[in-house]
Amino acid sequence: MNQDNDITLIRQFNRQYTQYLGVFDKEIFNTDLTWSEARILLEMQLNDLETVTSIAHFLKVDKAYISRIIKKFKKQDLIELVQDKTDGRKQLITFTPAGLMLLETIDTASNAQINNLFTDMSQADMSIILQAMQLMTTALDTKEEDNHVAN
Amino acid sequence: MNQDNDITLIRQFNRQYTQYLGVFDKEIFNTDLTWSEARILLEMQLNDLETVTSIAHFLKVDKAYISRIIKKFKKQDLIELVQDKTDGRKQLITFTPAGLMLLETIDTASNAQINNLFTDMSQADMSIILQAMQLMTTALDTKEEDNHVAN
DNA sequence: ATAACATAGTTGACAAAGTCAACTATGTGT
DNA sequence: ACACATAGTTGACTTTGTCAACTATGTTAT
Repeated sequence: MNQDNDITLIRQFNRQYTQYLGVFDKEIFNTDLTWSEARILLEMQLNDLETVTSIAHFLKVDKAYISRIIKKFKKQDLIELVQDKTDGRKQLITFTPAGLMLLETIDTASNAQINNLFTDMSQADMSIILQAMQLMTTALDTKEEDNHVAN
Repeated sequence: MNQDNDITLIRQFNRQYTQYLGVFDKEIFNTDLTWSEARILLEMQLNDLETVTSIAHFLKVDKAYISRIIKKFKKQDLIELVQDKTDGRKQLITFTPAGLMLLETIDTASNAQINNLFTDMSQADMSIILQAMQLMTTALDTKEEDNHVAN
């Protein structure tokens, strides 16, 4: 993979795809959440993130930011906080029924977004795309591991 | 494309890939530009965007924001502004030599980012990924057109 | 020609997304 | 008990935008 054309294609894809996802996210998450908040809720559920610190670490953002958003979620009754019995510094986060319902709404909207993008795609093309995504996801997982080992 | 597994894979890819690109952008653009500024410069060059309005339209952000960033670029001598002779409302933007040099720096960094991600990938896998990106880029172009027709 | 309207860009006020450093409270190792 | 590390909070700040009102210019219809 050294040809200029390939790099140009990849960069074009990167810009276009992130742009598309970004714009769509804004339109789609018309709950009273901002899209970052939706993202945080989603990652919490998908990766069983139960503490401010683990969320901040996972998303590679500052814990101050997460702390404030969690406070907001708490005020909106989307989550509950209980102090960890074995480590009093930790505030374990769990979803309330309202939080879980909101997650389902986000989930449905996200699926619709994907469907919208790929409806016109043929089976054959879809198969190539899915293979590619599988390959890249695996590659990214590996990079992640590398980084963890390195630090 | 209806299986839950496929959607799950796509969504995982979306989250992971945008996350990766986002984090990398922050690390890589260690010019004195913020990453949005780098993005704006890049899109200006790639798409021959010569006015505040066309940049704002292309990137789907507010023109107030672009106006301020262009003002900053001007102060940094990255661009020059000349009033359009045939339409006095327009301020045509052109790059200065300094601006062009900065663009090359960004360009080199971006290419390095791509290379970093794909170095360990086999030729065969790379071929699948490039095919997929080609397909998706085309699909996204089509969606874009659809939107323009619709509006 | 001129009134009515549209478009390009600027500005002020604000909101949203995120960072940094200092702090409190708790836990761990010696 | 002291030193050190970690979890979370808070205040001040920066970055990344948005919105509405404005000026200046251009276009259209009468």
